[in-house]
Amino acid sequence: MTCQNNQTHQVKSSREQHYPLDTLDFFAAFPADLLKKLHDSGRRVSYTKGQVLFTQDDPAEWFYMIESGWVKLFRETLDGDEVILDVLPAGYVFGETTMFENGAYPYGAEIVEAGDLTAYPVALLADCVRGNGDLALAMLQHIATKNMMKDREIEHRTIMNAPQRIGCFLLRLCKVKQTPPVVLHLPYDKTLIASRLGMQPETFSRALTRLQQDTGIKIKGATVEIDNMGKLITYTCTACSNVFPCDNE
Amino acid sequence: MTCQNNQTHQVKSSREQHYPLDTLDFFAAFPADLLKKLHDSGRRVSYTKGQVLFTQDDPAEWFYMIESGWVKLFRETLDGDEVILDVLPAGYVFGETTMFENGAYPYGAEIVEAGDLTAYPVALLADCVRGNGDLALAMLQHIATKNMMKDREIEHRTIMNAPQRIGCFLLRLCKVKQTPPVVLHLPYDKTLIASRLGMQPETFSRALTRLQQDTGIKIKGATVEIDNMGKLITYTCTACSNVFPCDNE
DNA sequence: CTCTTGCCTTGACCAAAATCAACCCAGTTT
DNA sequence: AAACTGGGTTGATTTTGGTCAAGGCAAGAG
Repeated sequence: MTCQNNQTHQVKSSREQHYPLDTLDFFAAFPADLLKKLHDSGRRVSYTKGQVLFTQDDPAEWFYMIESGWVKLFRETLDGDEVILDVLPAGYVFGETTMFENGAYPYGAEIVEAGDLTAYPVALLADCVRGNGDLALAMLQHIATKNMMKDREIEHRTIMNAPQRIGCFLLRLCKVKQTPPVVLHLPYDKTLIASRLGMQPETFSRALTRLQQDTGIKIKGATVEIDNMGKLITYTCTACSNVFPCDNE
Repeated sequence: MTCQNNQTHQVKSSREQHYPLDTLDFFAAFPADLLKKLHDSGRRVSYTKGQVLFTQDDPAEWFYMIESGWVKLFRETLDGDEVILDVLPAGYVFGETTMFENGAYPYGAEIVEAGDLTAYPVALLADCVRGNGDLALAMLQHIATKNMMKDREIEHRTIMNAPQRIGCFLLRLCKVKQTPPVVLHLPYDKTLIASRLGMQPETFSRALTRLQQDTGIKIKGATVEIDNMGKLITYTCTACSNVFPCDNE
């Protein structure tokens, strides 16, 4: 939901790819000198599972690029429940819009699969965006895209039931043009997927069983085999205003 | 969730307020000549309840300013269910970010309480934003704020139960500094509020009864009386990562 | 190789919300 | 005044998901 990468696409600019940030459409709009400056100010650090980078409302000094591993963005209610807003893989950035968010993180961030992150100063990015109209426009495009994703997320959490939300999650793991049978494996713990989809682990487990019965997909451990994409799509996307492939990735 | 107005605040700029758009922080950043041009291109039209302005994925030629009445933004799933993203009062705009959303509306819009809207061409706004860095920055601020609202909306729809969502809705109707007893009345039909909060009308009705029992608020028709704000706040905001007043308005 | 641990599943039960149906009630219409 | 209408409530029931408790299973530790 946050920052779209394009690892599978060509970098838009004609410039050769030199920096990790280059893999992002947004940073492809950067002139070479600014990108170098930004890159040089980055600090790459390895993290282990469970480490908390920051919590909601912390003053936002850094934004992060995920080099490897997985990061969850979450909120915690006063009575201790957690809501996961998104779980991000390598190639995504987060915290990059905090200069427009009162300088504080609107969510907490925690490493859910060990990996490396590079931290860049928000202030530097803010200077770049404020000083360069093209960058501001690129960022507008970037945030507007995130916005549409969030609209979709609101829709999902409002009308899709548990099996459908799982089906939608699986479909978004599929590359757009794959011929059946599609085999994929779950990218992180089922408990985490459950929370990402706004349900309890037990509900996830049962809903997954239900999804197998109803759509003929096969699940063994973390491996999923989809023989009949159409059946899965019909089952899940009828409860959504968009239909697969819903231009996610 | 969409466009924050500041009818209750002073317009930020030193310029006298001449145009409806002036009431918005975002448009306060406009230089006088551009604002006049935009204003001159607007078309004000009266609408009756139930009129549909556009539906999701329609090409977006206009954005709208609500002069009076109420407008709902919604999506419709393939099997005919409706999800309301937001219901907006006078002073708000919508469709103003479509130049960054593939030129199409990411939601439908329907008049839910009769009133006047002024339509302005998206292309003109797009030109302004592309040609003026300050406007781009103002729009970034504007979109980022909408983004945070959507994060909150996701949180609400994920962990709050029905009475709490209603409590939250009521609290957001309260001006920040009101001394009890606070009396307010529901701004539009209960059925619509129910849908806005992602629940059925029957559930809304029962949850409202429940909310009265649990927090001591009194409801007669569309009139709500809150004697004990603290009790209502405790009841609803414990299921949220923010606490009233959660800097909404 | 056994023990522990974390993750996942399953069962029994409960709570919340949706559904279906009937009815109420105030404001219009006829 | 009687009938109609739309919005709202209420009751009965079903469905869905949450909760609590127990157990399974595989990977890693000792």
